[in-house]
Amino acid sequence: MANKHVKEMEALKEHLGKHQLKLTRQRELILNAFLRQEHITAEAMYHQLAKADPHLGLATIYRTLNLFCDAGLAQARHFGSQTKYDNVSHKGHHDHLICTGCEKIVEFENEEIERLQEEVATRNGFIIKTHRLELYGLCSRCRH
Amino acid sequence: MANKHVKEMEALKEHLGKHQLKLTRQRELILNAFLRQEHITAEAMYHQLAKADPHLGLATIYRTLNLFCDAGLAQARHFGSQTKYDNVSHKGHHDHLICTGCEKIVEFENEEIERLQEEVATRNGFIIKTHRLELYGLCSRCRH
DNA sequence: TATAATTTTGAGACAGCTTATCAATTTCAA
DNA sequence: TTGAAATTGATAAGCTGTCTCAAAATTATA
Repeated sequence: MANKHVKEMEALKEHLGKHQLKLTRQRELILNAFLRQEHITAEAMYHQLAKADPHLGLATIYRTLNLFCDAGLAQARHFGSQTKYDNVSHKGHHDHLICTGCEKIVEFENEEIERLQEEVATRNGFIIKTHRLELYGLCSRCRH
Repeated sequence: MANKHVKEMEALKEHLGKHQLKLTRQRELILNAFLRQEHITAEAMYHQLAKADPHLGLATIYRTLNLFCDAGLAQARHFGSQTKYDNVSHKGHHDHLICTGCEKIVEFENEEIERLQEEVATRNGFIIKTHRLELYGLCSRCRH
């Protein structure tokens, strides 16, 4: 259980080493908690970790999640007014299907859509760096 | 000039009528200003309208733009921490190409992408209500 | 291992954007 | 014209996220 996220831990250590940053108890704690989720907000993580460490500050959570983004382990996504951090350490790019009924989020990837996006960009003289595609609707359960 | 947005005005009036809302001088003023733009923030509109009516409050702008969204005349889009309101009264759905260099926004629509989105949704048991697709990159000018 | 330089943390202040509050004003149906 | 109901303007408050800074933790060095 404690050794489950070795690879990501190594990736984090590598990033820390390259940037004169330090490995702290909090960063380890937050990394392990983060890797157990798919999409989570800083606030949610704050409450979740309150049991493990009641003095862990919200600012530290934000700082650390942003650090994970820099290290390529996480990716921030803005859903409405909230920012959710995705675990992208072990998977490639993906887009989202979001149920407006139960808030469920389904990930997907579609090569063909990606290709068409490139085509549109090229036609307009753009070079894409990133993109975001979110489909909002009702999942099969919420439809009834 | 004053009569240019008759159709949208009618649409607004219809919405107001259906919901026991009233047509005010401010709503007319804001509608006319709004229809002259493609994408605008409440703050920008506030400054823009300060000349026409120095006492027009920012809260009224927000309230009114949200009203336009309810009426189907506008659509709110979150770009980073800002919310931009799009004029969607006279055009169909469209997506965005956004230059991260100069903030330029280019609209586009692509039937094929839309179709593939439906396909993905169906495969996952979803029924799409709305979606958002934003491509971030550099435009031809900013690339040099 | 002890030391010192450097980074990190926690707590709360602060900032940016948006909504809520509420008395005064305006609209509109009768 | 009148009066109930909605709207406005000003500002307080809320929310999310970042900044500040003294105290604590980490890491390189001796």
